[in-house]
Amino acid sequence: MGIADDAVEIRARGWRTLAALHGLIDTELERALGDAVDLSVVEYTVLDALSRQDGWHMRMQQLARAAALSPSATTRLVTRLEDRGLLTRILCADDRRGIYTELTPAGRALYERAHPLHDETLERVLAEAGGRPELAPLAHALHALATPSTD
Amino acid sequence: MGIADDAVEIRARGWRTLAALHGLIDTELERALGDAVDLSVVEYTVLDALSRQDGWHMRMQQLARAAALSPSATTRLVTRLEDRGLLTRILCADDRRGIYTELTPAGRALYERAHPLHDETLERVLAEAGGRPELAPLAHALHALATPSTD
DNA sequence: ACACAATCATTGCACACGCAACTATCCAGC
DNA sequence: GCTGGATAGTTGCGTGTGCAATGATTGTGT
Repeated sequence: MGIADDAVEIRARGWRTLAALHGLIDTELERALGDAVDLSVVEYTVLDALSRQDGWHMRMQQLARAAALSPSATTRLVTRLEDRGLLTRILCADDRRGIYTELTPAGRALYERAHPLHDETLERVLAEAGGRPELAPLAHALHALATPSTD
Repeated sequence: MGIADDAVEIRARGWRTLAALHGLIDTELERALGDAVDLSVVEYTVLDALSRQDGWHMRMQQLARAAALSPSATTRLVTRLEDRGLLTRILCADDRRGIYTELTPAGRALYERAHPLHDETLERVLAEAGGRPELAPLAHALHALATPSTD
């Protein structure tokens, strides 16, 4: 029952809180995006990452990192989105192993439609989390994380 | 580009950070617990939740909430652990719809073995996350979350 | 007492995931 | 220029998950 034990318990509690908040947000986003634009959260994450490059390419591996996915899952995810006409595979000339992906106009249009819904849902769920005693501290901490413009 | 837009962007960034840290911790825990005691993270979560009740029962729904799982997934998860002899189903007398679950001695023993490994891994991964600029703020924020003894 | 809605847990089904094995391409050494 | 090792991406396979439908039990209104 020493200080070290307290640190362990604090870490464990923090992890449980993190997992709970993540699960709550993820579930709500999944439902909202699924209902409105038939997109899962990872699919939206890929579109978001691609749009943030503003028309520029991304390798499969970068996508895998951005979506926290395995290479195989990334392949199939890109295939799904490609089959829906939301992005295109582009074989790169200088390294013919690598494959670049790029948003199509349809993909960008769908993203523009999903983006505000995503943000609204996020705001709503975070507000809801702020009302639960177990989640509130972490939910509030998110607002104060990295605000590079306020230093 | 007003204040409201900034708030939206901060929330989105916070959510990405949260998801990234969650994914990192989850993956590492999955690997560590899987290798050592052949337990997934959700399986460990259930054992942990049950052990925290210290010998007392838990309904399926409580387990589902604790593990952030759907009822169907909870059923199969409990079945898996029951087949391994780690917990037992107990039909409750006063409400014969409800089913209680309880750790067996083997389940408690395995949990005692997994617990320190879980904590060590969590400490290691959080330290690693503290070294990544994108994750560091959230990783540090976890330590300061709910420390009821330090007010 | 009886029918009807509500609740708890379970099963059918389709799907997304990770791991391991595989192919294709690039690069280093000789 | 060719061979061997490393890297990028894809496929086979088994498994865990959520949703919708189902069975079992409780509570409620009349």
